[in-house]
Amino acid sequence: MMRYSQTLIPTVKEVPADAEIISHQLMIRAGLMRKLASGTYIYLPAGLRMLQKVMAIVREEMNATGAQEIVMPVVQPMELWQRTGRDIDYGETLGKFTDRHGRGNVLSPTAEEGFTYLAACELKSYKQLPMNLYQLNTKYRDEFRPRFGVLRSREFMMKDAYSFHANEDCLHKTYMDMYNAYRRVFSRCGLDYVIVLAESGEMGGSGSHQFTVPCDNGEDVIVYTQDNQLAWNIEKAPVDALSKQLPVEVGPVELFHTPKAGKIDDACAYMKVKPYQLIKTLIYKSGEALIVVLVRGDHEVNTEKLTRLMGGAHIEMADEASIVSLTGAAVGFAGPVGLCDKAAEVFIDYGVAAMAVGATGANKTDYHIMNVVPGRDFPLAGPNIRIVDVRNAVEGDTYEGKKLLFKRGIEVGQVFKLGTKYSVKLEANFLDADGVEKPALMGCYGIGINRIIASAIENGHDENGMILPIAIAPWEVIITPAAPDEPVMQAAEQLYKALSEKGVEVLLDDRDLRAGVKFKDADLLGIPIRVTVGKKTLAEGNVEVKPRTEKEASLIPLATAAEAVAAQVTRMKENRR
RNA sequence: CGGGGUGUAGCUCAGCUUGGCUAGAGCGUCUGGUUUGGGACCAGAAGGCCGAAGGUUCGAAUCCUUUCACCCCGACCA
Repeated sequence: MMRYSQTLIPTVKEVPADAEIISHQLMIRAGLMRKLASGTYIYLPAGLRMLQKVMAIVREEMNATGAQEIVMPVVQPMELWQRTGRDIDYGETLGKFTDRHGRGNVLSPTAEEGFTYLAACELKSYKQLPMNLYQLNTKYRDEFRPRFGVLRSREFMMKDAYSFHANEDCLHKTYMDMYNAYRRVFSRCGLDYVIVLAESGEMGGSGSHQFTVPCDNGEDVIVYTQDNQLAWNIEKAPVDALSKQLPVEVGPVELFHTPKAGKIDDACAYMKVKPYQLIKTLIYKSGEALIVVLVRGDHEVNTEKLTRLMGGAHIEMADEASIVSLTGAAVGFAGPVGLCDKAAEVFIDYGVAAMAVGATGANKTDYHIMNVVPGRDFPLAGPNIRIVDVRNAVEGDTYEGKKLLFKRGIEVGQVFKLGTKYSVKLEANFLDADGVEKPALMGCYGIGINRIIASAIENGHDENGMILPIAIAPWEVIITPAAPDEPVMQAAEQLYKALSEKGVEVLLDDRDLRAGVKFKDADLLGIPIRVTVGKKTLAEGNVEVKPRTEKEASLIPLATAAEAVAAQVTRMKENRR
């Protein structure tokens, strides 16, 4: 039971100046939260109720699969992260501090280490497997650039689960259990979502699906085939090899003076060619090894694909000194001619291999070369040379002959098969039935609780405010007495009591304000059902019921209102809208 | 971390170019009154170290230097 006058729901009329996207604006305007600092938010009563509702749904569905809830400390010893190497891999995004004893600590951005540590301590026999543990806990990431309100924040609430298995079949079964539990969670939260194949990235591992809510403000790009049969995160989306261009008669390689044209567009301007006629040469580094990647000038290297080609090794762009020493030229003038045997690995994108002729860097500062024929002027085969798919899909690409389409989305959950990456490093072993000690196979499964709320708002709002699915709305019903009138207030109170007793979550707007203000706030809050008690209608023994999604209210008798509204709430919950 | 922008009342913003009386508006808040079905009206009031520090000047919200915070674009991203 909640009374508006006793609840901190500080709604605001004006759009906050620092809120760019609609979900962020509405979360502030509806009084769900306030910003404490960049990327950190204080959840107020209404916002907290929404979080709690989502968490309750997640808990139910997780428990239903047999997963067990625990809580992991947010502050974890740095030493644990050093053992898996993720203190390095995570880079600056990993929040750290040193305590008074000089011990390094990590603010957990995810919790593979902690859960695997626990497994290493407690896991002994295959008889304990599978084991699936999860937590609902605050995560911290020192994001370079928090933005979009709660969509990319420093601190957020995540459900993370980690499963342990004796064999691949067992892992796959739990993986599918999680996959299906996630479908139920997102459906129950009233989200429209798509499931895409994803890259397991820095997490390491072999398989992954991402649950994404399509939305123009999303940070993820989804690629799907024209027939809607296949979908990927762009990090994963494969492309067909481009067909080989017909050979053309060209003269020998020609040196071209291109002063200061270290950028694609500048070089093109000098040589009067288009970016797609250019061969872009990028130098990456994996440990000490230098890797050369060739893509067409209008294409982008996909670092996830590159990582996979390197067998999951950590890669980064080479530093300036390495590039200069490899190519003998300033950054921006690298080219494949004469470079291929100097690099540890050369990855040539299909798009480049298909070119008949192109222009590229001359490995000489301020010079490019034209009339470069792949296969003639630089090798397309060799012990360190591979022709591969290493770029991002773009408009116009196909996969298996089907056109690829693109849209943006918000990632709300992801499931991964991790393999033994963490269990090996942290020695989470068990004795198998044959008496042999083996590292546990692992899976991990995350859900962004705050993002569920933001994406529900992105996809459910109008000019008056949020339109929330009943499953996650802060209250199911709001009662709005529309006149400061004793009988009106009494009727509202009576209805409030009756509905609450039926287990309906009701907010009674008992504030001494004009009706218009209350209506605006009820709309802003997106409460699915508004019951208005008015002077005139009450005189006839009626109250008004108006779903947030409808324009018009309907009149029902006060005497049976509690039952009717409770029934409507039940119906809406069943319909998930 | 590179590029750009903004910091003035609780919120949204004007004033700054070209330094000069007591620093403004709308919304919100408080008091009194009139109102009461879609963010009412009238009267009154409170509320500011003009982000911070230094400098120039007779005089700084305004010009200069430094610094901090926040926002946007990029890079990065379970």
